[in-house]
Amino acid sequence: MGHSQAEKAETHQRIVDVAARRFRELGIEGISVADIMKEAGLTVGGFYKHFTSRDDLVVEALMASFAEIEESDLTQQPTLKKTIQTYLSEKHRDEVHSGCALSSLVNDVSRSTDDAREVFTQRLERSLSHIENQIPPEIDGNHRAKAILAYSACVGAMSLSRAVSDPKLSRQILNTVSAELISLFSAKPSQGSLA
Amino acid sequence: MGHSQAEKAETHQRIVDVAARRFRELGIEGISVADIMKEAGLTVGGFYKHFTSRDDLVVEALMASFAEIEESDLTQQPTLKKTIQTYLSEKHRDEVHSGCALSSLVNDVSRSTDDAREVFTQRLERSLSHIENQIPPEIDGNHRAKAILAYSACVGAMSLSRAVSDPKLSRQILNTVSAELISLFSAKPSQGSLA
DNA sequence: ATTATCTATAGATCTATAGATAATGC
DNA sequence: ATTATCTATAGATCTATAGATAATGC
Repeated sequence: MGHSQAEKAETHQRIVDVAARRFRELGIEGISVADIMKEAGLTVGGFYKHFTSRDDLVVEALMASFAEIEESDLTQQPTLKKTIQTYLSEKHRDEVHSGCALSSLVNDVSRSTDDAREVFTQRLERSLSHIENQIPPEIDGNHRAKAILAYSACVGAMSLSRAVSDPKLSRQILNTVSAELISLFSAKPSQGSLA
Repeated sequence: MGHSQAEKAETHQRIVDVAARRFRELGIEGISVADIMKEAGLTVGGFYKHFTSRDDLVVEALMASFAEIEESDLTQQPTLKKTIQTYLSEKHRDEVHSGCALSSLVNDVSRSTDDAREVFTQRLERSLSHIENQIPPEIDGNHRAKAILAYSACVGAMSLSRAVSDPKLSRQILNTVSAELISLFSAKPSQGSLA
C-alpha cells in the first residue's frame, strides 16, 4: 500500500488498459468498475482517486484504444489494399479486445456522453484522412467521399461479421467487402458516372 | 387484474413493442424489465408469466423490430436509389426507436445470446436479398457481392452518423455514402476492373 | 504530513420469485 | 378451478464514499 507517484502512474495506465480491452470486448456497460480493478490487481476503493467517475474512465479508455490503433498493424500498412485487407481480416474480427473501437463500440458511443462522442469523432476524422491519403492519385472522383464510403463499409462489414451466427456468412461479408473495395480503388480511369 | 386470454395476447404484444422501441434507442441492456413493464402500463411481477427470461424478451423484441421494418418505408421503396436514400436519411438517423435494428443493435447483438444472433442473421439475409433484387439487371459484376458492399456501407454509415458529435460530419457521412452508392449502381457498362 | 491503496458499506438498481387478488371460463 | 396481474421482497450487483493502513517524500 501507499506506493510512489511513479507507481501510481503505472497503476493508472494499467486500469485504463484493462478497461480499453474489456470495453471493446463486452461493451462500455459490460463490465463493472470493481471487476476492472480486480483485473488490474487492485480493489474497488482506490478507483476514485484515479478517476472522478466511471464516465471519466470510459473517455480515457477510448483514447487509449485509439492510441493503440495508431501504432498497430491496422494503421501501419503500406498500401490502401493492405489496409483494407488487414481491417477486414478474420484476425481483426476475432480479436475484438485489441481491434478498432470505431467498429466494436460505435453503437455504445452513440448512447454515451458528449465527451465520449467527441473523442470518437476526432478519431474517425483521423481514420478518414488516413484512408484518403492512401487512395492512389490516379483514381478520379472525390477522394474524401471515397474514403467515407470505404470506411463506412469497413465499419459496417466488421460489425456485421461479428454479430452474425453463421461463420460462412461472416467470412463472406469480410471477403466480399474487401474485394469490392479493392476493385473500386483499382478501377480503370474510364469508369466515370455522369448521371 | 385477471383479464381474458385475448387481452393477455394484447398485453404481450404491448410489452414486446415497448422493448423493441427502447432496446433500439437505449441498447439491449439499456432499460430494465421493470421500466419496460411500467411503460407498457403494467408492473414487474407479471413479466415472467409472459417470458421465461429477459433474454427471451430480447429475442421477441428483435423479431418485432424486424417485422416492423418489413412493412415500413425502409423496405417499401420502388427503386434501389430510393431504398438507399431512405435508409441513409436524417429521419432514419434521428428516429432510432423505429429504425433498422441491424444498424442500431449490431454491436449489442454480437455480445448477446446465440438465439439473438440467429434472428439477426436471418434478417440480414433477407435485407441482402432485398438489395440484391433491386440492383438493375444492366449492372455487371456479382450482384450478391455488390449487395453485401452496399448494405455494409449503409449499416456503417448510419451507425457512424449517430455516434459522431459533429452534426456537419454526421450529415456528410449520410449524404456522401448515399451519393457514392447510387453512382456505383448507375455506372456505365464500361467500368470493368480486370485487375 | 501526505497519499496510494485497502476494507467495508450505503444506497440504488436489477432479475427473478412468492403469494395475494380479482377476473375468466369450464 | 384457473389464471392474468398485482404487491412485496430476496439476493445479486453496481457506483460511489468513508475511514483505516502503510507507504512516500518534504
